[in-house]
Amino acid sequence: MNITIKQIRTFLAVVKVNSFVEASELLHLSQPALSTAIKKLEETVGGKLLARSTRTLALTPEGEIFLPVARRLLADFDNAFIELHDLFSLQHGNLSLSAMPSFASTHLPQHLLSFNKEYPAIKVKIHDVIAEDAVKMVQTGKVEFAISFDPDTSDDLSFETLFSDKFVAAFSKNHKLMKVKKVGWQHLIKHPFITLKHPSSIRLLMDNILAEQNIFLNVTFETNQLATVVQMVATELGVSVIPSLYKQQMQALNLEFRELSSPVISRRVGIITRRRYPLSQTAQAFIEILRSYYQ
Amino acid sequence: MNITIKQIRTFLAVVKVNSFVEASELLHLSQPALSTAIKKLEETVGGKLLARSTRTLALTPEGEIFLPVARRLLADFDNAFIELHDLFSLQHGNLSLSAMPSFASTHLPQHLLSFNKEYPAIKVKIHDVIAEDAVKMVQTGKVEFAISFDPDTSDDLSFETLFSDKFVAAFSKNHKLMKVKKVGWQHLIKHPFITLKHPSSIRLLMDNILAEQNIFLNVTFETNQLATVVQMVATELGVSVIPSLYKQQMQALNLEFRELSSPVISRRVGIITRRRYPLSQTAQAFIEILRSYYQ
DNA sequence: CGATCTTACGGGATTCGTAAACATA
DNA sequence: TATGTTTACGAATCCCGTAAGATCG
Repeated sequence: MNITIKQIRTFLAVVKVNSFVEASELLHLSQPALSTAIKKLEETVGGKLLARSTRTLALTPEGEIFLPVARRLLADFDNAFIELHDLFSLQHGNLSLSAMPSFASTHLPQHLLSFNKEYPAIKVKIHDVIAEDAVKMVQTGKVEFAISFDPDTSDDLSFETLFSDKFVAAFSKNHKLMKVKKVGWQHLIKHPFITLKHPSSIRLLMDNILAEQNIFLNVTFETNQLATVVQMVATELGVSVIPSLYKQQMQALNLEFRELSSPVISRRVGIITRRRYPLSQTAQAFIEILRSYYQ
Repeated sequence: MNITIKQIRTFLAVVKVNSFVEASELLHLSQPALSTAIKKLEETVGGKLLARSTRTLALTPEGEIFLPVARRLLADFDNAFIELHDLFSLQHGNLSLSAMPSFASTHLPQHLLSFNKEYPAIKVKIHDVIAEDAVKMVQTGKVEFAISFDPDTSDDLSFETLFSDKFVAAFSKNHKLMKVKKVGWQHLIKHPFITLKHPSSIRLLMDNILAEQNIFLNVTFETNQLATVVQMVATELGVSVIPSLYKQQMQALNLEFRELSSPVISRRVGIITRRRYPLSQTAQAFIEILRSYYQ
């Protein structure tokens, strides 16, 4: 017992035009081939569906009963496969991703624009949450991938670097440091320092690197979001060290930013995905846009 | 683009056991054959449904979306064909037939018993209506066939004789005619005659034959149903001529019935079907029971 | 007799199984 | 290295098309 979609299609075509000859033309099939196809179908279902003589063609009562069922089956079938095909060809679908705020509020919008231009029918959900949560959403399968700092080697996650982000010193254009030509850590420790609270990964990274070098900051203000830090620096509460991702935002707020060295603090920004879980074509298409942008 | 049911079955089997090797055993297929089948399916739908390496096997997001759809499609498909198969093998179904009252209330019940014994799952609707309506129901497709008197050659109907029914004289066991050894028409015309109203086909047939022989009955009571005639004869309102189909009923009412000759009135009882309209397997099975009974 | 479906049969495509190669944990 | 999937290739099967045959109106 093996019935094919083609057989159903054949049956429906014959019923539609009420003729084997015409149906065979419709299906681009020789008439005898169609004849045997119908015969085979009837054999597998156990009885005649079409009563035919040389001059008459009619549905049997059983064929009459089967007809609407066959129509529905075929329609369902075609629908399902057209939808699946559309899904693969990115003609519709959904994409969920998470991104740390520093990326979501800076680089991400332009990538979304590129993606939407190329695949206008795909709906995108962006979860702009703190880096730790962005990673968690990948681990729990809430999103297909995240864009964030390297979460360090994890058993169930993999990371692909997009670019490396250097941290730069930031202060108001009214600040005394404006007079300093080459701003270093030794200058920054002398001023009230604004930074993120523990257990932010950025704060942790910074603390660790500076501790190795015996540099101790005068941390006066602590907050949750880098965007807040930037605003606080603009309000001249103190100085800070900010990922250069915020360059544009800092320029808009009329902040001064300077490259730092010895030690250079930088962190790789990239795509975090779940190991052993394949990405959807949609996610791959998005990631491809990111890759080609950052080379 | 040609997807087969087999491919869907293959896909679902792989998902079910989460292994190509096990799935191939389940499907009685070599593992490479299964591999290529999945590959072909993926090619036609335009992307991967299963992400597989030598040690891991997982659904792609698209496969995950397709999985419930595939399950439903296959279930619908199998259901439809099992039902159709059952219909052909007479394991369920409906049958509608019409029968003239003289047959419906006499012979039919025992045939229904035989049919129900052999095909207990089939529901039967019996339309016991006057012969003219029984025939009309075939013409309009309300029933597949009728059991009635020969409606004479009709363009759109065909008739198959089951048996010939002779009309017999009927009267009460208290009637004077009991003394007559061989009852003939010449005796009947002397008594009040009970018969059917026009335009009953039986009445018409009788009138025509008797007119040819210049026999004129003393029609005193006219009614619609033969069953009523029989009862009226039993109440000693008069005599009548009744199809011998009613023999048993007449015996139960303690009526006397005698064969008549010159002229003999008889009419063929048989199966009336619609020309150019095939019968269902169910109807054919029923008719076969009738045929074998009446040879 | 003519239009239409069925049967017969040879050729071609598809699918299958075996064996070997390949890949990953 | 061992397990499991893919590739390669010859064989069987299935399906198609042409041609001839059968049948009904």
